[in-house]
Amino acid sequence: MAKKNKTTIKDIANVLNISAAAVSKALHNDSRISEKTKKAVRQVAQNLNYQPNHLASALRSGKSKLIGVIVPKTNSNFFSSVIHNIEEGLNKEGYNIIITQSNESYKKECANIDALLFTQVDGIIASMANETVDLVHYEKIKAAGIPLITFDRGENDLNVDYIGIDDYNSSHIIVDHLVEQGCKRIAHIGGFKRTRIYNNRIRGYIDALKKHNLPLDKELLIESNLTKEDGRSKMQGLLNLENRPDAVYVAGDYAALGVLELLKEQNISIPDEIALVGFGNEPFTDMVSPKITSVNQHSYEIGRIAAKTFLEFEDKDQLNQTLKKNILEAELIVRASSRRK
Amino acid sequence: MAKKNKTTIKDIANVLNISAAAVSKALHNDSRISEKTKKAVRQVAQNLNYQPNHLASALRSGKSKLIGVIVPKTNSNFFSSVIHNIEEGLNKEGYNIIITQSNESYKKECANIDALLFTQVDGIIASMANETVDLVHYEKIKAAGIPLITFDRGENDLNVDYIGIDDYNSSHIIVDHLVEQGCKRIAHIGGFKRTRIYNNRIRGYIDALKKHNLPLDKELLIESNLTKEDGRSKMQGLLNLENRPDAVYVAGDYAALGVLELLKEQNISIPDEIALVGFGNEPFTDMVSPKITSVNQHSYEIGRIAAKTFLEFEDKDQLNQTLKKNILEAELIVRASSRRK
DNA sequence: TACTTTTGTTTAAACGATTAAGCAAATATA
DNA sequence: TATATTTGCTTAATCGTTTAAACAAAAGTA
Repeated sequence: MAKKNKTTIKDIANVLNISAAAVSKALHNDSRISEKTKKAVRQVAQNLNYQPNHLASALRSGKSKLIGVIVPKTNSNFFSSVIHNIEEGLNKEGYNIIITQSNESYKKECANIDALLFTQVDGIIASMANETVDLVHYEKIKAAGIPLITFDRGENDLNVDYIGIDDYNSSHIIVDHLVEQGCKRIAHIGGFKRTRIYNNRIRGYIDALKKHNLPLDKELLIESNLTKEDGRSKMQGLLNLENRPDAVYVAGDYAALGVLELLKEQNISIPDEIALVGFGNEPFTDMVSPKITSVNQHSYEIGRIAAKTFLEFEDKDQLNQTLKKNILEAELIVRASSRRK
Repeated sequence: MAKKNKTTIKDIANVLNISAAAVSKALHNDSRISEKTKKAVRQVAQNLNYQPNHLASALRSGKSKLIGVIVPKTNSNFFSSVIHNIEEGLNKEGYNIIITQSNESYKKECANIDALLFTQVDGIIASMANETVDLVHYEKIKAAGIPLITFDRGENDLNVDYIGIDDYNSSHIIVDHLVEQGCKRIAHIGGFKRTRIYNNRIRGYIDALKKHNLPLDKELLIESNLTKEDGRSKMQGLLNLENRPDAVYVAGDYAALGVLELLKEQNISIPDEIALVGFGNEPFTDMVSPKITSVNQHSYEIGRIAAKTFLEFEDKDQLNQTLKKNILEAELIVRASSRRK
């Protein structure tokens, strides 16, 4: 079998002895084409199994109807759910999405952006890698004149739309909850300070302690890459303190899992000796024992709003992006790991 | 800021007072273009920040350099890892991939195929949804004249390349292991019989029992959709039997997790009362307690081979797809949930 | 010197669809 | 009846790139 040569509007035109332009218009339901011709064209198109050549129309119109999505990783429930909802919002309007993962690597993120721009995507929706500090590659997107929308992990300096939960306030909700459970020495294993969302969680943690008149103990505030392994080792550090914490708020569920494992191995009772709160509401928080209290990040809403935000840009013919933040209220899912009462 | 008008080869040609064709050839390092001109063109291209218009070259050459990937879901470690390795193999050759997820839905899978064909992908690498039984939508891909490569969940009837592990033999390895641990009544919570891989696992289970002279008890062979919830409920069914099993081999890790939870809730000791084996080696199998014995599906190799298989087709100008199976040996990762000795 | 080959470029067509402009025929209006 | 408008189509240009064919100039060969 030789590689297929597909039917084009020209083929349809030949069959009906009309011009290709007429076929194109008929297929687009142009008012200046007679019903009779339209019907005939549609019939022949179906018979010949005509599939429009997207590259040609994209070239002509300057719109590829493709949206690039960049996430740190797809094998997290949060990101895969956001993607799903972005897709749903955009498919309806005839857009398809190209998913790429940075694997938390700055270099891969640059490569992804290059690849997406090369593919002539009409816009990019991105959440930044942990490694990412400088933004020149993101500036490329703005220079290309297509909309850039960030979510979860963004940067104010980019001056583009951002959708995410209120990380600062999330910390307040968590600390409020732990205080209510009777905790007095609350540790925080946080993410990298330079990443905006983790920085906000840290600030929230500090301010919430203040609010409750709890002293801020520098020993209890720890920076981590939030992997499971690092969660373990940072928790071990906390256990080595003379004055151990009675609660740990971990800024990521994977790290919280490492903490859980270590505490169980050392027969430290959760939540009575040490209460535990994670972040992200990954499915496994509900699978381990005890189940881990965590924060729901509203992946559904984030995906939906990201898609909507992009579509709003497409309606305008001026691209004038500014910093617009769409902050959602996070929801604390209280489970056994922190429920003392 | 108005939407950007990008530099084209024409712009470069104008600057240098040569033809666009010469620019194109210079950029492609054509032997008939002088070194002097090439150098000048490259310089100007850089100065003007020239980015080739992929749509135009794709239209002209008939190759989009885009590969579609269809997976049931991305939030499984197996699929996300396969995708990662497909990407790695194809990026090297200048291809980008479009990831789509079917969410195990037949309808979504059809929509995905339509979208990918519409986008003029040069090939499709797919793993089928659980719901999928008929194959007309996959025949569309073959009709479009582009290569189709299947992995993990394929169908012989499609007569295309397939890459996956040896499911039949995996069951043998698992049953061998359980027998060696002293288990005598081994239950199997399997997937849907109509899905090839699950069917193979069931056949392997039956034949392995025979090999060890163990009777096949119909009550111990159960069909499931392999979600965590269904794992629980099917396990409850097994516990209700007069003559309970002393081992359960579950064809999916999520369902195995449900089983684990239920057994723990009912204070049934694992592995002494009931040994447990899962399938897929999802990260959480190593996170729960006791850790779940599972099967590593070699996502790395599967992705790598899938990419390689596609690239081989691109070298030929005849597309002559036949059923070619690339079967990998699975690896059993023995953990606490089945280690009695 | 006269011819052939090589080199370096240009011209023009093509990929498939879209669309502004043009035009003839049919219909409506005065 | 004469003119204006509407209808239904065609022509031709266009999107940005690639590439076969053409061609002039330079270099090589006899």
